Amino acid sequence: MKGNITMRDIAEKVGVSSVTISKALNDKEGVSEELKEKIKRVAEEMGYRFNTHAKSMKEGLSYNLGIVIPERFSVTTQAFYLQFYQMLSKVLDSYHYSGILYILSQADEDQLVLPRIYNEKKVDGFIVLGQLGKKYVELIGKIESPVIFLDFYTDQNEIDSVLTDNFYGVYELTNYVVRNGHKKIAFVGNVHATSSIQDRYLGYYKSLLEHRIELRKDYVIKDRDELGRYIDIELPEDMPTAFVCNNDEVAYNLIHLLQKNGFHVPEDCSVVGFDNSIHATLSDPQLTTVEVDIEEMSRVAVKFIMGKLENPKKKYGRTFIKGNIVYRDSVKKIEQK
Amino acid sequence: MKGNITMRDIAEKVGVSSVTISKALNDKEGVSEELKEKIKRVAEEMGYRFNTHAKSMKEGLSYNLGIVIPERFSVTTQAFYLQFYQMLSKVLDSYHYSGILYILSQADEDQLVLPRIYNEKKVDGFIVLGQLGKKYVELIGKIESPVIFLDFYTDQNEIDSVLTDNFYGVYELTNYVVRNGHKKIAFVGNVHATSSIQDRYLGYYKSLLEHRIELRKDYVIKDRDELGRYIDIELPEDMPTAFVCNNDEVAYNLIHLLQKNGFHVPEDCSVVGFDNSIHATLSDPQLTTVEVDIEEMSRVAVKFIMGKLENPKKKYGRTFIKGNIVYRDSVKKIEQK
DNA sequence: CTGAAAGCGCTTACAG
DNA sequence: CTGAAAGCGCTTACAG
Repeated sequence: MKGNITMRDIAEKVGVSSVTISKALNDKEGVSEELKEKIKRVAEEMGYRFNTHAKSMKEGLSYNLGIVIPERFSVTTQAFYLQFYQMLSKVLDSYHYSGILYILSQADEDQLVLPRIYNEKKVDGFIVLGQLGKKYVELIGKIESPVIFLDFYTDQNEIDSVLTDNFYGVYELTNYVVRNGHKKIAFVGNVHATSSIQDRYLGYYKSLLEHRIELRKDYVIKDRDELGRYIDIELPEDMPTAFVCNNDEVAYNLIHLLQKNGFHVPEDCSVVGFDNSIHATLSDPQLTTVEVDIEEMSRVAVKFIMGKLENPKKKYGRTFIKGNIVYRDSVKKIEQK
Repeated sequence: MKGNITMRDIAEKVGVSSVTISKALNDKEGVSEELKEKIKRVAEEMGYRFNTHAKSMKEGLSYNLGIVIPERFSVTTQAFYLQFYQMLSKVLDSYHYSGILYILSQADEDQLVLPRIYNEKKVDGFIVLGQLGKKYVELIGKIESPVIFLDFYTDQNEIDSVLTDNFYGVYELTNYVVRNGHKKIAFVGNVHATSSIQDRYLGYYKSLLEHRIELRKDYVIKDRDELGRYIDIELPEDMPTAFVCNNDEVAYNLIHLLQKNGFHVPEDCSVVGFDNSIHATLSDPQLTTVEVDIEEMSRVAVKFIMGKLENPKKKYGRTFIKGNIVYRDSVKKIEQK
């Protein structure tokens, strides 16, 4: 095992040209099976390692993808996105690609600085996780490499997005709550914080409409300000029997708040969440919630990027991936009046 | 902005050779300031992006590092390691490096298959997070690239490791418990599960020794089997007044178990953990625990790898990074008898 | 089935 | 201060 074995070294040893080595190692036509076998064996023996950079230079492809996560997200959200990243890595591997994580600093986002890995051609495209500022979305929409937004979208432009089906997820979950006899159902979340939350709210609203339950202003309860910072939740005077929360973390906090105020969950109030994050199993009772299908979303996102790499004109638009409701213990069936 | 601008294109536009472009863009000597400025400006205007692969090929360096995490870790541990990965990415960026996550599958670990990114020379070295099987450690110890173990070590060989100071962390935390008047102090954790847990146990033991508190067999309580799978915790007959847990997750579970059995925390039993993970703040009461210094550990690990990249013979041995005790509400001061 | 030639886009001596 | 030449390790036509 010398320091640096190249195809030429193998060629000399086997007594053929390096072109033949290249063909053999890549299983291309034009080399006899016998010779192929031999070359592969010798390469193995010599401890040959393929040099991706030479190939990259030839083809103008890095076989890397950049996974961009804005720095500003809370630790909890980050953890969620990191799970995505992990799954993306796995999926990319099956395409012979690698994923490079790029945490976009707030400063770079504000000053519209593109990731270094873009300026150095280290990646062939980007998957962006988590809401970016408008200007930055505009900027990244104009670069030469394909970009997919994962788990968020904006209306400004035509970047393809892969999204959880927030709307139908909460719609179905709310239907479930209604089927359990609830009529006084509140939504917890700030409708103006993110588009995801807005869609979840609309899913809740659709369920109410369908069941001819009136939307009450005092039953749309803020959990954060428009910048996403959590604020204290205020319970309405006329207590609901069920709370549809925009995510599990909020549901978790709400349960604590309810318990502090002497309410039992789910006996007095039912609570449902979204995400099936760690909060869903840590809360007591455990939460009925919607599980985001991270695996499928990752698979689709990568498939889209690969499609755009082959044909840069390809457009996918917005693709919604359904989540699955996970039934646990936070909803109580109540008697119909 | 054409598809692909090279230094040669800039050279033509400016009317010099591509050598001068290279020197100017890399701020090397031998180009007048005036010309440098002009070249940089033109490069910017033309939308030039540097091609790392050409440089990589010349130098035999990829400017990427592989971050390896074995697949088998629990979701919780993964989240912890992913935080490490994120911090590593940030630190690497300051060295002009990128981090490529590589989840090592159980199959590849068993069959001693090296990461694809190694065989394709996509990375210059590895940082490994999380205990690997012995055979794999042997294998990875012999490869041509530098390797650092982060957050674990083995005795078998000389791979440099960066570790939390498990021993002193728990030692100091146990001292704190003792200072609060406790004498009946149990340790929760399987001493044979990992070397980290073993060291934490020894820190606990040292504190007992120093305070002349006898080590009781019934006060060393198993929380998992030797493969790391959690088992039900059995409380001793003669209840301790304090529990030193090998991590926060276990402490979290223990608190629930204690509360189910009618004990109040910290009134009846004090509980401390390790990691300052999400469980530490989600538990009620919140946990006094040891915060792992992810940032400093990441910085040191990257520094070591860079050192080894410059000089492959460099050895760092085991480096312990101190954590910080985070005081919260899970320890009660009890009266000295 | 096999190989000589050219090129991917840089950088590193070296010469002027 | 500036540039011609060679080379990093592959792959892609093309010729035989």
